[in-house]
Amino acid sequence: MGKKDRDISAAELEVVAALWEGGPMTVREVMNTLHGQGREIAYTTVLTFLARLERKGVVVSDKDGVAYVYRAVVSRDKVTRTRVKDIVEQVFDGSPGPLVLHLMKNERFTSEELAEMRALIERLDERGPDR
Amino acid sequence: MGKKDRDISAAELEVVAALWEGGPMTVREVMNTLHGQGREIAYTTVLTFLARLERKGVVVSDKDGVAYVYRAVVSRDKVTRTRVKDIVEQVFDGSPGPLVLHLMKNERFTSEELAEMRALIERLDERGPDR
DNA sequence: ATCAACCTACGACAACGGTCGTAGGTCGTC
DNA sequence: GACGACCTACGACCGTTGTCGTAGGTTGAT
Repeated sequence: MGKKDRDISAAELEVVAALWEGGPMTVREVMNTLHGQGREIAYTTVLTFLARLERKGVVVSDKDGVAYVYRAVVSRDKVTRTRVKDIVEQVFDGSPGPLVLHLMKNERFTSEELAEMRALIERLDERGPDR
Repeated sequence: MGKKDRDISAAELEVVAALWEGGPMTVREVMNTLHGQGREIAYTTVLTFLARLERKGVVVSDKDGVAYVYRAVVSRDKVTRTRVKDIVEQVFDGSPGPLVLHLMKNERFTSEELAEMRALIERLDERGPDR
């Protein structure tokens, strides 16, 4: 294994995200979830994505009566980490510091988020920059 | 205009990054730059990417004697912002706060970076969370 | 029995992405 | 004036992505 979850495409990600959110679901349920999010997509398209995701080892399916129920087996957090790592590689030359600074300079945060950031910085500071 | 720079592919990004780094260059110079980074790539492949980037409006070329010199016309910062925005949409549901927290929890930073973060948080705090 | 409503399987297809090869010019040097 | 070293133009190829359509099986209700 290694870069198995890296090649989840954008559209496939929407599908597996529905499973992360709503738990194991049939094709139709996934489709309805996406429709509820304003995402127009045909039944068979969802089916195709789920099949491809299964081939990639991202989801598994169990037959329940007539239909298959799909379940994510790769965690959202794992995929998130891979995605973030990729972008850090691509546009920040591999070091995450500049990305954090970039975000702080360009984005807005709630005071709760700011408080948490401050707390995290304190802890990181105590522990020291390395290791 | 709008999402013009969004569709720079990963491999194309390497090429335009060479131009951001080293300034205007010929195809051969770009190729040599990439080779210097350990990136094996054929001359014509670089040529293809530059042609595609030009079609996308990311670079322009001027004939200088025998060869064309390519120059980036979309700034690194612009592309960076778009990329970051995309990933925030895709895996953090559109809000940048969780991404910052994610990075702080999962990554290491130099003390310079930490200092700058602290300074930025102070300023954001004073200004308040909203615009 | 038959009909509508489901379900899966399979395949199609166009656009994009990554990668070159080849053909055909130009130009400095022997 | 032929050769090697460049340069561009053009097109090819194969895998992936996004998007379905159609064919064919099950099943509950009429």
